[in-house]
Amino acid sequence: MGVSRTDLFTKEQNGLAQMAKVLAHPARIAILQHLIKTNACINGDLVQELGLAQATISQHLRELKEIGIVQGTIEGVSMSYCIAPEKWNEFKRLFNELFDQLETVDKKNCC
Amino acid sequence: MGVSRTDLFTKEQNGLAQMAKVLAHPARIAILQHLIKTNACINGDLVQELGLAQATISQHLRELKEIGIVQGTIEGVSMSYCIAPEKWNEFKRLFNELFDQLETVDKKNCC
DNA sequence: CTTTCGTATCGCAATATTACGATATAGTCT
DNA sequence: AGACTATATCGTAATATTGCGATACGAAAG
Repeated sequence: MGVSRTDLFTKEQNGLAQMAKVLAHPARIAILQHLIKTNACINGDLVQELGLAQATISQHLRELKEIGIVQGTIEGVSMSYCIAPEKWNEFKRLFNELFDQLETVDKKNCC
Repeated sequence: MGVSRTDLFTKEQNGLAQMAKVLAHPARIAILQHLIKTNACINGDLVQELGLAQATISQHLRELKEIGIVQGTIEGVSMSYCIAPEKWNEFKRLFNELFDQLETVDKKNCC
């Protein structure tokens, strides 16, 4: 017990939940926003910017990279991380799809 | 050690992360979608619909209610849960705000 | 070749989440 | 009142997440 019953749900539901999970930490939100603002930056910057340890930042970056919303390339000495635009748009599209489900029904006879 | 350092981040970042966390489980996605589809339904329905135990569903509903995206009223014998439209729109707005941050910058000189 | 710098990974401790049986609570029916 | 039904809460086991020091790794500099 304690393990998520992913088998009970649709691929779409599991996928959305997985995406949401990546966004479900303020450090990762902050990392994404910083990447957007400065467009491509190195890990070192982030350690300065956020107050977390280098190991922790690296771990968050790995999670962001694993789901594909962030990509990293070797930039000379250090790493250069940035938003992966296609994946970003996919996130955007899927969340909009979820949030628009209510609009289309648009019932006011709520409790 | 193990506890999220919410103190390091802005109110907005923590808020978004909190919202994402609620969406970060397929059961809760499924519950929201079911609530939208049938507009107001009882807990019992959900136990049939999803394959989870009654206690588990109730727990997920509580989390959804706690953040305010779902509201429940006593409907005769049972409970009637439904989407809280204002909060739903707030979610929608804040996620869009996040996802639109890239668009406005719109740089292609990515790594 | 050794040192240095930037980043990734390991290992662990603290905490959080998930699931569910058991039980409590509250309303309805007979 | 007693039985029944629907939902909430408690307690607990299994697992996942978070944070970080220590350490490994790899590229450039001396």
